[in-house]
Amino acid sequence: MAASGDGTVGKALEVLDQVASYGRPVRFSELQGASRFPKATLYRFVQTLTNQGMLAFDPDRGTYAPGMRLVRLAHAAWQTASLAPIAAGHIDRLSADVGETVHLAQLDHAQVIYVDKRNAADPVRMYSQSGKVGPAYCTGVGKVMIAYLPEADLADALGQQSFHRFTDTTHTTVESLRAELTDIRANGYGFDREEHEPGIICIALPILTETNRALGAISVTSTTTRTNLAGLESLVQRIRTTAEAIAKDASSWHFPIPAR
Amino acid sequence: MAASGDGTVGKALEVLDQVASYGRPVRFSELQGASRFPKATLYRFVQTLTNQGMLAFDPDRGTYAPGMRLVRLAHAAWQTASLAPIAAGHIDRLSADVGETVHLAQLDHAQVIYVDKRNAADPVRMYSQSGKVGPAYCTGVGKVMIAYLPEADLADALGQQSFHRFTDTTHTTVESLRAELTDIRANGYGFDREEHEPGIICIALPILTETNRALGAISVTSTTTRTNLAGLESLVQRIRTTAEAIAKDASSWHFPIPAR
DNA sequence: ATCACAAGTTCCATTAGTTGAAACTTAGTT
DNA sequence: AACTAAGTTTCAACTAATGGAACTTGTGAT
Repeated sequence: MAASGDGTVGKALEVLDQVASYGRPVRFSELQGASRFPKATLYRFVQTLTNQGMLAFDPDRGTYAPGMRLVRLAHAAWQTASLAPIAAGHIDRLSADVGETVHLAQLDHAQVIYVDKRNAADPVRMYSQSGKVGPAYCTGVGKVMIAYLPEADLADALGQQSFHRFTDTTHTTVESLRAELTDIRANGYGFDREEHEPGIICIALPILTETNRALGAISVTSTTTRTNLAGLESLVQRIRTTAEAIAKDASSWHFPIPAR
Repeated sequence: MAASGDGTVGKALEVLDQVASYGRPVRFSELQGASRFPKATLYRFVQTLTNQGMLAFDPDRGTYAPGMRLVRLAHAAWQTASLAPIAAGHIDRLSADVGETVHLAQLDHAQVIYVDKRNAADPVRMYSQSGKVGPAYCTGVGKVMIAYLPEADLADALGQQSFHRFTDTTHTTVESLRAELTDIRANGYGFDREEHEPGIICIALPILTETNRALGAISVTSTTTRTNLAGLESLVQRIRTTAEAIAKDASSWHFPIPAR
């Protein structure tokens, strides 16, 4: 895998990911305890990353956290490499029309990244959702995106899924998931059948290029108390309109297609 | 300086910044033309960064753009290293009370990063603002933050300002800026006197720790058609309440670290 | 088709940067 | 003061980065 076959830079980024994974500021000794790198080596990486603004050191508490330079860089990533700016107007309208929560997602390696969101009910705190990651194997957007991967990349992505059983409809094997992916390719859309959280269902459609590569996906999410799968399925045409509009705008834009 | 005195990792991050700076997907040859690195070296950096998901390569167009991994990492930075989650409720209330646009900003090296925003008038497309950078020498938030830097860091930060003259009130010398910083420390707040954009004024207050380090800053922005500096100054007590509340929450955000 | 030129990719001997065990310094505790 | 854990520096051995040059691929003109 990508994991640090990339020399010094790869190793440093591995450390960066490790710090980010805690979700809170961490001490050097905590990192050291969980790291494959020896003390001095890890220390130098942390120093370098801190110098570079990729990590922030809190001298009062002696802790490290992801740095502000990442926020600056991510802003650039957003504007040039994500579908969010292109899709914004389209998902505004979709959310208003269907009166439900709309998600816009893209794939990063084998993970789902939620790139934008519209919540019909209460005003959204955008920054709390943007960049959030989720599993591909048990989310609507995840499944429709990996369904359109070339076989080599798909096999790779499937190998990286954890198949943790969140509910009793969660896929727990590659085989059952593969079977659903075949259905998704046939229909052009997929569901989340309470696979991640009980009571939460969604319908998702891929945003496809002319060559049928999935640039991303959009989903309409609801609850079992408000509707059911058939109810969501009745929205397919409306959602497809949005997905195709985004795809069209994306192709006329000079939009980079994500690797793997 | 931080500029690639940090070995291979620093150089790779320099390339990453370069790609981000274009604000659009770029070809390898464009990068090469503007880079201090020889072709083969630059090529390897771009390869490595792409492998790592820090850059995304578009095979159809042969272009590179910042990658989605940055968005994932930035989300972590946001939650753990930015004031946004702590400040969210406070700036909601401040914006509602004063009926003007409120900014929350932090320093990254010598630059201002806007971390959150509340716009009273029309709903904001958050992602277009979060992570946006601005100059420190001619913004309210920038000046109040650098005013509280230790002398060594301040000298460093001042050296990095471009002092571009945006309007005729823009500071164009270190001396005039230093004079205002002295005032800011005396008053505990500062203004933007149409220094960045004509007609746009603001009042800014630092968010200070017990040891008088600026964690960030908040500002209330308005226009010369709606109010004036005296009008903004009348809000100082209200804004200070918010700044102090954020500072208090930030300090009580105690991370119980000592891992055994 | 063929050629010419630019863009992109690989090679490999040289050189520079990385490595990590160990020694050392600092901060906190008994 | 004595002890312990956390954090920092050192340096010889070694591994990985470097970049000039050669090579391959893509594009467009004749």
